Amino acid sequence: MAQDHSGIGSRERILAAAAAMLAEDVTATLSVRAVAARAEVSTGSLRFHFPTQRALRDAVLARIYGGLFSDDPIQDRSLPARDRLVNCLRQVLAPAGVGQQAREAWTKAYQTYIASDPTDEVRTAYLALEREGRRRIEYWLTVLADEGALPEEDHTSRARFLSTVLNGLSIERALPAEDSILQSETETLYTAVDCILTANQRE
Amino acid sequence: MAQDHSGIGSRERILAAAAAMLAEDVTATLSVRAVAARAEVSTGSLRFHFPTQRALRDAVLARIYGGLFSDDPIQDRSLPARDRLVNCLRQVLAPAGVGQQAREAWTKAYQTYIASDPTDEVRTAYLALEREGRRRIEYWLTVLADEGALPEEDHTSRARFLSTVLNGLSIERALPAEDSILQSETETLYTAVDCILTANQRE
DNA sequence: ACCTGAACACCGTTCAAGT
DNA sequence: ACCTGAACACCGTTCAAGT
Repeated sequence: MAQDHSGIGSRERILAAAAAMLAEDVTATLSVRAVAARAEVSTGSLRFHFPTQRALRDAVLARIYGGLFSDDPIQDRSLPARDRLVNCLRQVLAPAGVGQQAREAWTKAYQTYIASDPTDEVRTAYLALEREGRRRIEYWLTVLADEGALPEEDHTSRARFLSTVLNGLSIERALPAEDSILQSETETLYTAVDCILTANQRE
Repeated sequence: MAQDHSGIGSRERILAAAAAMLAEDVTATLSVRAVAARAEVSTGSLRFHFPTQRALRDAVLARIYGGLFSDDPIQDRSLPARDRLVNCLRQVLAPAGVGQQAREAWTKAYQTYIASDPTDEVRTAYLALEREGRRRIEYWLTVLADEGALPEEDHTSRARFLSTVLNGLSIERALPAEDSILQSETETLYTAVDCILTANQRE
């Protein structure tokens, strides 16, 4: 007997439950039974809407990364510095998409910049784009530095480091991957960000 | 009743069994029961010698990669841990080449894994390759952990982080760049490695 | 000290059966 | 079409009991 969920579809309940669990704990495992219980549906129902755990994870990923942060997360003083910076980096990563979308994005990048020796024009265009990206990261770092979360020093090398991490995550979205990208990506982002924010402890 | 294994210790049998399983299939999961069965010991015996699956994994990695690279930079005790790890990562990065060579390498990778939806065969082949790479990094981390350079804990997420950094640096070698890549690359590698090695200061 | 194997608490997936 | 929940085949870890 199907339960009455007052009009909200099971699919939606499941996604909401999974998103809530991730919101509470980014390292949450999102097991079939845990999500199903939280959503108050059966495991069978969950499987009906998401034929595999990977499908569920992907759907949740799409929901979280998709336009959730419409305004600049760096300004949200209610969160700790590391969470805000991670949210910003996620926002950069979002357009990369997942699965086929990510592959298509890299197809374009490949054809433009890698397939053939780039013309000077293309080259400088890319360098401008890349610098723009790093500038954005640097801006975030200065905001956090103003709050004392990291040293006031030069942020260029830190920004470049984060940019490289983003490039790595981005290409990994296009390459074949296990179904746990969501978790490992978050973990990696936090590792990178913590690296930056605790750099003042050293030297 | 303990079985007679004609003098070969259980510990050794277990390691041999696990190594054999990895030799046959690098994607092998090395589950408790599978390894124990192969070694013809009980799961309890396996747990006695290797208190956790991670302990087993680490021991197997040490055996496999231990004597494999005689000129392994990780063994060079005359250098500090961070320099050795950076050297190891550099060794991984070296075959990626620079300039046109890097572009050619990524052309191959692109065509194989990204251009079209990879077949299951291609997919698992890549995942095996990737896991192999991460395993190698994990091995280096266990060596350094034995020296107290970083916590004994789980190294999988650390290895994945470093793997992502390497992927980022690798793709950046193929993309247009300023002429100072090699210097900034070194900086990034040290940033990433210091991040790993100082993680024990926190928490 | 070393080893056994049952038991516990999980996991993802499948599927006959219901509405 | 949507949903249920039992069942299956796993997983890692714990532990009383044996030698």
